[in-house]
Amino acid sequence: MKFTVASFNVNSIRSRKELLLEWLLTNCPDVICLQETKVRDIDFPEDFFKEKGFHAIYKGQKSYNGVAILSPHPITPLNSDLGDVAEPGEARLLAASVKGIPIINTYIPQGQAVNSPKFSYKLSWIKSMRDYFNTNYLSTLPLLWMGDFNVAPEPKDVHDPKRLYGKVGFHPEEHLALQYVKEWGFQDVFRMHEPEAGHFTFWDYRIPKGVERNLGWRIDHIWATESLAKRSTRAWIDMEPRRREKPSDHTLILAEFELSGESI
Amino acid sequence: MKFTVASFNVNSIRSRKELLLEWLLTNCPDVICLQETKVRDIDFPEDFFKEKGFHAIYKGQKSYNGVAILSPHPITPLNSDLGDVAEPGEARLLAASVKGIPIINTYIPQGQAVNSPKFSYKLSWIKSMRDYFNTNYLSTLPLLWMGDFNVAPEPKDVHDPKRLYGKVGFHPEEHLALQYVKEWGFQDVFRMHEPEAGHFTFWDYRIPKGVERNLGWRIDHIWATESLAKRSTRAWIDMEPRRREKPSDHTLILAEFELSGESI
DNA sequence: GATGCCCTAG
DNA sequence: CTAGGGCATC
Repeated sequence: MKFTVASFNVNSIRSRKELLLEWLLTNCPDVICLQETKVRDIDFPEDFFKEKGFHAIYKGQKSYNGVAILSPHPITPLNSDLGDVAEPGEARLLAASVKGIPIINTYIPQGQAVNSPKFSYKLSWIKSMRDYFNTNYLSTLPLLWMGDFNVAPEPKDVHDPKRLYGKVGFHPEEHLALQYVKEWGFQDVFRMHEPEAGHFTFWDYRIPKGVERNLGWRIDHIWATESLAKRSTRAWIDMEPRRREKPSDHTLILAEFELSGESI
Repeated sequence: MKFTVASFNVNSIRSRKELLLEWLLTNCPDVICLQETKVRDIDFPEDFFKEKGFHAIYKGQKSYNGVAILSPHPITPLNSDLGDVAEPGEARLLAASVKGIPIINTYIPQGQAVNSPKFSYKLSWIKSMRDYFNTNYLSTLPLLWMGDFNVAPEPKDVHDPKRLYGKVGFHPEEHLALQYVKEWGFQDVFRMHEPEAGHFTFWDYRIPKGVERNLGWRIDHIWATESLAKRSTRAWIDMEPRRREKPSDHTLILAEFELSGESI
């Protein structure tokens, strides 16, 4: 059985729901994780997707953040509580199981500015993910961690590593924090299939013609535990959502897994 | 020499500048008076119009009000100070001379609600225009007073005079105040050429399909002193700016004058 | 009710 | 640059 997952920072589900639905109907992933839905649960356009056969779970708040998981298959909610580190009310983590595979969808804090309280918060938030995994899952079993990590892990994940080194999103402390969680048992599925530099998922709105000039960052990720990662057959970035009138500042990443054959 | 003037409440010059420029290039008026530019002078898109050959003078403030005059001809600023009645900082009056003709562009206060302080302010504001004209001009000479007056002078200037009588914009005290200024020496140029009811320049956003159902008000005006009014050849309302995606709640009025022949 | 500005956030 | 939300105006 082929299993395709996707992640997309929509930057408002209400602004991008038509684009997203079209993309879903064309590309037929088994799961899509969304970040920055920017909507209260009461206003999430659940019916809009339900009418076309998609299940949805979501955790939102007013104006900011917000995460959701959509699938044509049934979705089973899992524990989505990060613990004491996370500020109450912040909708940044949503976990669910689809076809028996646990999927953790996160919108990691952006961090604002190095030396700001929000940057420290980002580091703590990331590190506490390890506790969350330890408490709720086994690294020996299939597991997906995906979403907007707001961190470009390696030099080849930013367009100008020399200039950007030490900036928010490409800072050694962020790398350390993320590495610490990765060592719980994750592999970067995109990087398994694409060793080259210059593949990005995010472009700052404030940089003119950033996409055309490829001045981006790879900060959206699909990570998997070993047992699942070794069954990945493909991982790629889809630029289609960027070829629209008002694109999000992120684009979409995907990974494909072959789950047939001997059991894991 | 033909001389064509126009008035348009743009409801934000920044939102409507493309629409306006296209209209100007198509219709080639000698002067256009704008109201509700809603922009500080520092942010007025002067270059946008200058590039296409238009001179501009403007008086704006943050968020509200704001008046401007555009012309392909040179514009000479005139005294634009209404006096003590006007609240300081409010950008509602802009006077300038184009081809030797003084043009006074006003955005008269809307008045909010009858019996509100803003309604009293509106009445005082209107009446003080007579002092302004007395101080700065001669009623025997050519002069144009135009803009958004926020008053429909006659029953035929509203779609339902019976029901609307006494409401803001069609109130006897407003009629009295406006009449008092008119008697300084003005003629309603549009009415000289169009005696029929049902010609409007404003439709309330709150009335569904107001334009299609013609549920409007004629509150934008072009008035001229006798010597100029008698040279008017035409006056009309142009609905073209309403046939757009996001039209202003007002549309555009025009008047044409023939200034050749014996001197005034 | 529709629109536009300001503000915050990314 | 582009969201949402709050606010004021009409």
